[in-house]
Amino acid sequence: MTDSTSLRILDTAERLFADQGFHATTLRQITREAGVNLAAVNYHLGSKDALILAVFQRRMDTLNSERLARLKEALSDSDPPQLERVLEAFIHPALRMSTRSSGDGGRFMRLLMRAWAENSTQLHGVIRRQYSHVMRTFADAVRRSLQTVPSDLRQQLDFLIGALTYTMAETDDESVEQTAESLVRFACAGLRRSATQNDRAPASYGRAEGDSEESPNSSQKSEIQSIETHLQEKLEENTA
Amino acid sequence: MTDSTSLRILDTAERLFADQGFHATTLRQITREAGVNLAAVNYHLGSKDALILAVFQRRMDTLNSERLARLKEALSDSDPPQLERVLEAFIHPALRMSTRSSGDGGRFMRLLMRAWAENSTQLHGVIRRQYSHVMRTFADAVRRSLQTVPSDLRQQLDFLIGALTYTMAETDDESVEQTAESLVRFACAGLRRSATQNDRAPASYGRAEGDSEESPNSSQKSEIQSIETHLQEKLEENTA
DNA sequence: GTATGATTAAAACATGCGTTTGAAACTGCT
DNA sequence: AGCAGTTTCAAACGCATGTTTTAATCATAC
Repeated sequence: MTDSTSLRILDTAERLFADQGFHATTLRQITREAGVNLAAVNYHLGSKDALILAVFQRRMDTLNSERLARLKEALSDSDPPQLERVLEAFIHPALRMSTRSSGDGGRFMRLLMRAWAENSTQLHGVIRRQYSHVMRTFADAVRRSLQTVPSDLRQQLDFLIGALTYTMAETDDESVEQTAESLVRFACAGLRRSATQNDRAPASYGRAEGDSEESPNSSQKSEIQSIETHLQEKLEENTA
Repeated sequence: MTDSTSLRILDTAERLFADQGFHATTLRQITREAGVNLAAVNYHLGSKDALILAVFQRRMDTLNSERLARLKEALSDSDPPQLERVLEAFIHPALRMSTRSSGDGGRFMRLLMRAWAENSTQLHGVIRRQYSHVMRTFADAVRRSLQTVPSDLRQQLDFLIGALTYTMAETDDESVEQTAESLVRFACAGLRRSATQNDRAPASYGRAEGDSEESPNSSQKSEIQSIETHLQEKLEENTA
């Protein structure tokens, strides 16, 4: 695992996958640029598909750990947590991993976008499996921050993920801090606006007459639980 | 052009590209499912790369036309235009084109996401060229709606594009109307929030993605011009 | 020092790709 | 009918891919 050859392959593959895509990157190119033999990939990783999954898993773990660690801080600092802190915990680690100059983890988000675009069942499975835990945890935190239960929170968070992913693929330079701050503000406003508004919105958009609707779909409520213990589990899962 | 063979190829290719990606889709699969001979692609379109571009161009024109048409309506109805109407003009045509059941144009957005993920210089060129006009027009409209000149409007619109693209790739079912409405509300809140709090924006402004390099801060003002005439040009360009 | 197992190296293998070819089939016109 | 131009077809070409194979090299314990 900590083997030098495997590491060189993973690093090189990550870079080339991010820049060119999975299909377009050949094992010959990877091994040539990594300075290892062609057969090394199949020997150490098994196959090209396994290599793709391995490249992925490595960064995913790091990203989730950092997100959950930041979220834990935000939760322990105030109750209910501040929405800005929660979103920041979600956004900042990702943006930091997307910058080219941030060493190891760089380009990872570009890669995530590719992985999502490719319709590989395997890849989607890995992403979903690792993501859903974290997403649920963050969704709970956001609900507590907003002190309401918006019926389409999941969709709102998808908006955030989309904005984040797209932005990350574009952010080459070192304006990460400013970008993160900007996105946090953007998303906070969007979430708060939706929280103070009827879910089944009328045809006109304008007003914000908040009648905090008792949720018709009771499923969301049951998801609310002790966040701290939930979070603790996830942290242990990911740092294991 | 209106040839049956070419059309069948384009339609089938669009579907398969959207579902599997460009590289993963083979000409043999396309021609088999289209019920035409393998050589037909090279005969009618020239090459696989040319086919990809052709598939793309076809929908791009439609999308841009619909967006600009709706924007023109919004602009002629009130001055300054209502922000909700402007964003709706941008979002709704795209979302409608993304649903599987919407006949011809369906799946196009999934395809756009793929095209962006692939790093083809040609493809990026086509998208940028066709997109930047429209983006500039919409950016102007948003500025007029907000009645201010936020320094990082371009970035905010990138947030919107990201949220939209990601959402489109996810929206399989027929909740398009609700999704569009939700996203409009979300983005309006984000944009308005930033517009009333642009003093916190720091000095470093990342380079504006999308078009020719701009001078840092003074350029946005100069971009504001007669939107109606600008829009008219673009409409004629796209429907030609 | 040598035997054993893990790693690397070079070459070949099988397969599938985009493209080309040249003849057949079809079209519309005189 | 007969010809010219266009379109279809089956087959093959050249090439690059992921993978496998077989031998060489290295590391390590006895």
